[in-house]
Amino acid sequence: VAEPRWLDETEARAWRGFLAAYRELMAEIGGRLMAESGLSAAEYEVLVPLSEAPGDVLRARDLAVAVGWERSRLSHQISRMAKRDLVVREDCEEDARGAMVRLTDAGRAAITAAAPSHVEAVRQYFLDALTSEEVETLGTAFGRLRAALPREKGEQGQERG
Amino acid sequence: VAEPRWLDETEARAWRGFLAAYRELMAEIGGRLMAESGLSAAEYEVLVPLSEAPGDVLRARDLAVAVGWERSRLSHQISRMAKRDLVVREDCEEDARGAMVRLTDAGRAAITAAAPSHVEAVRQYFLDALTSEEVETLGTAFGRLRAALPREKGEQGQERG
DNA sequence: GAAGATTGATCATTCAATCTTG
DNA sequence: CAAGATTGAATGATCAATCTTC
Repeated sequence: VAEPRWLDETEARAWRGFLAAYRELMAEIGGRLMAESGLSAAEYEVLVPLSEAPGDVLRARDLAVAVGWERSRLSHQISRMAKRDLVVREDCEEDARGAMVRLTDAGRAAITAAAPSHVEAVRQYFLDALTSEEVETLGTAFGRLRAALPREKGEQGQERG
Repeated sequence: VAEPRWLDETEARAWRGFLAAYRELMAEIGGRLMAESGLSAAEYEVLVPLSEAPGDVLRARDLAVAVGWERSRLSHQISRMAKRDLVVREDCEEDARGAMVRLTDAGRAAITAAAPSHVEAVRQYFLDALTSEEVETLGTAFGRLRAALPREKGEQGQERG
């Protein structure tokens, strides 16, 4: 192979800064979430799409897509959250293979209690540190970047090298 | 408490895009790294600062800072990597409490073999998806954001609420 | 046979001690 | 007693079956 093109200073700053910013933000915001609401970041992530879903119910398959996880991880997570009474599993009417995940009253209460201070933390550590131009740019850039990523399933159009 | 200021569409797009971009990028780039080099993302992260250190050695404490991990996590990781012969532990001359972590020849070979295609993947999925203005902006914005985060240790200047 | 989902084993990370030295 | 580091237990995530239904 030919000598690779290493990252220059600006490129390295963007890439390493992105990785470090994620790590440090999650530590700060996730720690705050746990301290103030008793919810882990994973629990919060699951509760959000459920609380936004019509009827407070989603199919496990769709919930997995919403949070961007694999089926297996979601299943384990749901089991733990069901034990904590945040969600319940139900049968799926339309498709007997499927499983529905429903927000409980306790789950609704938990996300309702957690959301304000969590949003506040996202403002304080993420949005308030950025200019409005930067917020705009991040949305645009990450949207384009994600659209360019190869789809993980059922795609044959990916060339190597 | 007063009604919180929820995120508007642009703000939510930036925040959720940031989270999703990290998740999807790590899945793609990390999976590629493992497939092509047999190294996990964590192993790669540890090997980089070691390979850049003078003499291929770092104190565990400094290595922990370099990768942004807690001591405990690094210690477990080093144990696993020592078992794979990528690094070795050594005594610290200056301070008998300390431990040194040294890159082995096999570790040097592993990072040397892995780096080119990894950098290529970072280019393909991250840098090439962004304009040069966006790369510049990301570096600046994340740098400022990280500087504004509360330091985790030995700081008393943090107010609550 | 493929999609949806779950389970158990393995591996990784976190958390609370513990130990040694400064 | 604080700093540096390690350990073991508990929690969380990944991977390879497995099971059921389409």
